[in-house]
Amino acid sequence: MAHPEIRVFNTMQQAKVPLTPITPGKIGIYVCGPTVYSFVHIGNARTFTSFDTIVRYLRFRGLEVRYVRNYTDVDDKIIKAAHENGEDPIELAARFIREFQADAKALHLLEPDVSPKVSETIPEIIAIIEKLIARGAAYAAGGDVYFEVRKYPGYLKLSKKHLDDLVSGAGERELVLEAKRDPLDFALWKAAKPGEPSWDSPWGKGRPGWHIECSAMSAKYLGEHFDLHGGGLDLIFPHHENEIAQSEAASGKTLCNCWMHGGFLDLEGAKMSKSLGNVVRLRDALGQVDPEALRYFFLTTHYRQALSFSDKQLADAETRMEYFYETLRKVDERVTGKDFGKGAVHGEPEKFLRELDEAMSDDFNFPGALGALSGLFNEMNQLTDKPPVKDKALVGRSLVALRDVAKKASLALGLFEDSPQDWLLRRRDRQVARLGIDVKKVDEAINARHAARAAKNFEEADRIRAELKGLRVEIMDTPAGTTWKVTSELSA
RNA sequence: GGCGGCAUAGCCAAGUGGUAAGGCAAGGGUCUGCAAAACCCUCAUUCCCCGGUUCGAAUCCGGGUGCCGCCUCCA
Repeated sequence: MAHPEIRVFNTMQQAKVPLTPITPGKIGIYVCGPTVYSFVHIGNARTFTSFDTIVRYLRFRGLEVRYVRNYTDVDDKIIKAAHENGEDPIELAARFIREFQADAKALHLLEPDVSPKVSETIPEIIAIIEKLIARGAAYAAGGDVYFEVRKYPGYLKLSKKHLDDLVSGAGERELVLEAKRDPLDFALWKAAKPGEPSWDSPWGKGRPGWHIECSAMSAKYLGEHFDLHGGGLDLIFPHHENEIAQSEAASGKTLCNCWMHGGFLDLEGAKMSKSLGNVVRLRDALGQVDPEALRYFFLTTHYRQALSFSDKQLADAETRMEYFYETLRKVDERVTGKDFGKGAVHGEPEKFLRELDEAMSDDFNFPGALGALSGLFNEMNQLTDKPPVKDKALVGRSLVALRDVAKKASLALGLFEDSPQDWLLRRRDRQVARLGIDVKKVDEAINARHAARAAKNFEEADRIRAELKGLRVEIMDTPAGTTWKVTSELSA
């Protein structure tokens, strides 16, 4: 299958550019991971899901992707949080790394190929800082080391800001630090204070500043020049700007070919952030909604666009996932263990994959890809319920082909990773638990209704149906017997 | 103040010059003893407003209005 060219929006150029791997067939991507001082929130989850999907799609395209996502486990906020509850900072960080991994697993995020930690990259960090000092880009001052912003000509090329605006716009910010030559210079290395984690260095005991760790870790695992670098919008300045300055001043090379930034997840119209306190933890969300429904919800909006967290849209997402899984279940039932022989198939199953591919190749158009899924699943349902052709073998072959396409789409998007049966039952269990439905009573009622129907007592059968409906239980008579589901909470 | 983004149906959301994808909701129909599910049909002469360019604009240009973000820790 001939694929369309992949084009990616590059923040540096503020335009979509063709993705041309530095090494043909391979992609190195670095995504700024969490600072592990507490549980991640659903805004973090959205960004990580976006890049997770991007990595999956690139692999779907046959590219060999090396995916690096770090843990920032040495940081002011970690130290502060640790002091507040009398915990060792490194241990607190390790604890929240484990929590993050549990959340990531629950959300079906891919394990990155490398997940480096700052605490395990100290020698490399020191080496870069030494190099920067040797090159005259940085200077040591009383146990601290600072990057000298005005000596690096490319500073602010990513964020399109201007040095003088930064100074005048600084407001109440404490820009002036005696040791700095310029208020805008930023710390590469901070002299140790009592009670802080610290490491020996040529400048005495201390720890890395924010930013430098990413320069060191990306260079260590992807080299000094790699393909893609991702993170949330808010990292453009200062984090990525400073990363570029450090890395490029040290190596003399372009850090990465393309800078990608994910949009925010808003909560009631306002940006969600830990510092504002208006956060929904990923863990709590996962307790309420199916992980793939959450993922589907994330994918309903383009990754660079703002997304508003909404219960209504989340419920829609789950409804939609139910449709997908119900369809897959039906198709599996029809097709599993059967041989339909070889030959032609109805329609053009690959068309939907091509549509998905076209959408995703154009700067990872998630909603466009979801649109392709609609056609695919509609076709599957048509063939199972209202086949437009009589030839049963032909229908069977077509369903197999469509299911194959769905599997490939699943690989590219990270959806439908469960078995349909499991997913549907798990969803029902979750709803049953939430609503406190008595499953035994439901079964008894269904049996009673069955008896009434057998006796053609439809009045009684309908009464039972209505009674269950009042409990948000919907009865479904199928050729295979009577099953039931919980009705949607919003439409109930 | 500097920089950037967004405004498309009741709701969500693609689409960046060629005559408005998709989803949810809603209404009608097929199927069903009745339902559910599924399928079919309907649902924006119009894309925040005002000008302009063009044979042609939701898409480009100019000017407004509104919302949001970054410039300070933040995905």
